[in-house]
Amino acid sequence: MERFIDLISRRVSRAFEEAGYEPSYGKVTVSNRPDLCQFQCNGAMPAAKTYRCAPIQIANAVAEKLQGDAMFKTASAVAPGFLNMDVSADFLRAYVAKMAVSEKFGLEADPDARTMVLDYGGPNVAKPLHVGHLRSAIIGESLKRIARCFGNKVIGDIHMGDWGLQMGLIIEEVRERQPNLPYFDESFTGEYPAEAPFTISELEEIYPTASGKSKVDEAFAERAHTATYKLQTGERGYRAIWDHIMRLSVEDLKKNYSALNVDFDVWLGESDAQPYIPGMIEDMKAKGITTESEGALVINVQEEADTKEVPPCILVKSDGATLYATTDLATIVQRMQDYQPRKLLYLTDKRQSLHFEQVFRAAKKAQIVPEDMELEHIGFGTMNGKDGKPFKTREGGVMRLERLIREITDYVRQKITENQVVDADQVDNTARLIAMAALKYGDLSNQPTKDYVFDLERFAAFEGNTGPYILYTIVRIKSILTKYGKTADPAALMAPETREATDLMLVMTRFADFMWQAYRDNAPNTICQYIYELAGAANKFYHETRILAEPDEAKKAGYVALMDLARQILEACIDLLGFEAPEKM
RNA sequence: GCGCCAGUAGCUCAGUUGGAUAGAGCAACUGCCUUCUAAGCAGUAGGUCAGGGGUUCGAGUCCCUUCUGGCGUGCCA
Repeated sequence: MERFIDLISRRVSRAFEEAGYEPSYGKVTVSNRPDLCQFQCNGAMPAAKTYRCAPIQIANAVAEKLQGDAMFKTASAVAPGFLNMDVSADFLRAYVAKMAVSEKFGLEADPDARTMVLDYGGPNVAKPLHVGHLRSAIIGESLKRIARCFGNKVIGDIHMGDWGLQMGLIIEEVRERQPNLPYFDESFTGEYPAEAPFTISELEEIYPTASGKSKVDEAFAERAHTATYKLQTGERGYRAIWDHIMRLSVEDLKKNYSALNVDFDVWLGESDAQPYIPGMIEDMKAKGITTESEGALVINVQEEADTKEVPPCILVKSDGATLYATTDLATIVQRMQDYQPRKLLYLTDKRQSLHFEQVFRAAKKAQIVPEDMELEHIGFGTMNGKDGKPFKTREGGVMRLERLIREITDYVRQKITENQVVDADQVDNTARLIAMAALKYGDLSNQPTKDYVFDLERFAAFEGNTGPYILYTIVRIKSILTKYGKTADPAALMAPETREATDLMLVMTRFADFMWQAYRDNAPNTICQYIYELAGAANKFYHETRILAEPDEAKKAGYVALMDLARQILEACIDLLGFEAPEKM
């Protein structure tokens, strides 16, 4: 359905035309002076330049053409040339009532919707998830849901780090601890055990130990490199260990991401791209775009227009090994082959932006993707502690994700236990839902590209611009609906009679504007901004209106319908952000 | 050195793409519960939008410049 602001703009543009001016000056925006009017058009001012006359003269002429139109309650020209408008209550009611019965509240799909691969998550296997993985998961999940909401076919790929030197390190460390395992016996030809020789928690300890050892023990590091090489060239026993690591890690990762309500469509990793590498490099060589430089095989991606020096994209290191650019390019080959996407979207730390710039250029140069392929890297900022430095535990270590979630959940559980509103058997589930809202809203309400300060007490605070505040608004409305006893009927919506009802409806009409902005700019924070406004308007209405005590049944039904629509929009929005509301809190 | 990003209230952040008086939340202070969840609502106070110059009817927003901070800058990911 056509957006509310566009309906008004179209009408005002026509008025410009009727008054003898270019209709393009008729663009209307939400007023930035709500004390004066609901909507404004500034077009008379630039028009005055073109037509060489006073802006107020144009504004007056246009306002004249709008008099008596059922769309407006008032439309007046104000010095120096603003056109101020309030819409009529009936027009507003009609629009909101239509939203209430339309799918997605009348939000239209992107006419250019397409298949895209969204690369997010990016955990390393055999390493616990930590706070650094949080943003990619949370933002990525939200972007995926937003893009789907606009009709895109989105394939979310976790793209695990499962192929680097880390695997060789683990294998060597396991060998040192249990040298007699059959995996290390080259003469062994039988079946390897089905059970892994380690648990996931042992694995999480093995890697850092091995990593630390490799820095002080050169011989060990050398053996790890060899093990990595052997794994990558198909050594049977090492491959079996790798399978164990993968099985345990993926199981553990699924549990953790599931707790975050983050869901990937495909669980591929760097290892899955390896088969594509030899052919890809041969093809690049055949195309003549590779060069030897300082012993490495590279693609020069410098362009004439560059104001900076862009280093070449390294495909094969001087020691013969491939590296992350190679894997990322091979992954593109795989994705093009398997999904034929028209867009590839990567969500990683912003410090990798140069890397992706190189990879994207190389991919186009090598014709792995067509020239018009959309390749986009969204680099997000760092999550910092209150001291403004990257978030650490109190002891100075890296904060594990599980622990972070547990701390927030415990904090929330304690508060709801004190409040005693929630039934005892619902406390755990409610605490989990509120904790998720606190965590995700706290993250998503910031612009993705910026660093932000993580402050548990602020995010989980039950007041202010927080996830719990949004949930509380929804819960209050649910409570009214339950007490009302009947289903809310959108047909009962009335023309607003009060300032609070009018404002609430006006916020509702802006739903599509914010959604489009969030979609276009990859900015879930826009949705946060919207629901904060919507929740505020709903709470004001709630506060000023005696809903269930209203003696006039028609009015009561109208109030309930309005509240219910607010609830529906809020719940649709938080679903796009990746969390949900409890029944009570 | 070069490049990218940022600098807005004591703190954490918005600012609808150049419009009227720069907005929220927290912290501080003041009101509002015998009435639908006070995790709420209303209000007070708090600003040289880092500094300077420019573009124009009009700049937090665009251009130039200085300062400060973060990050990146070929064989880690």
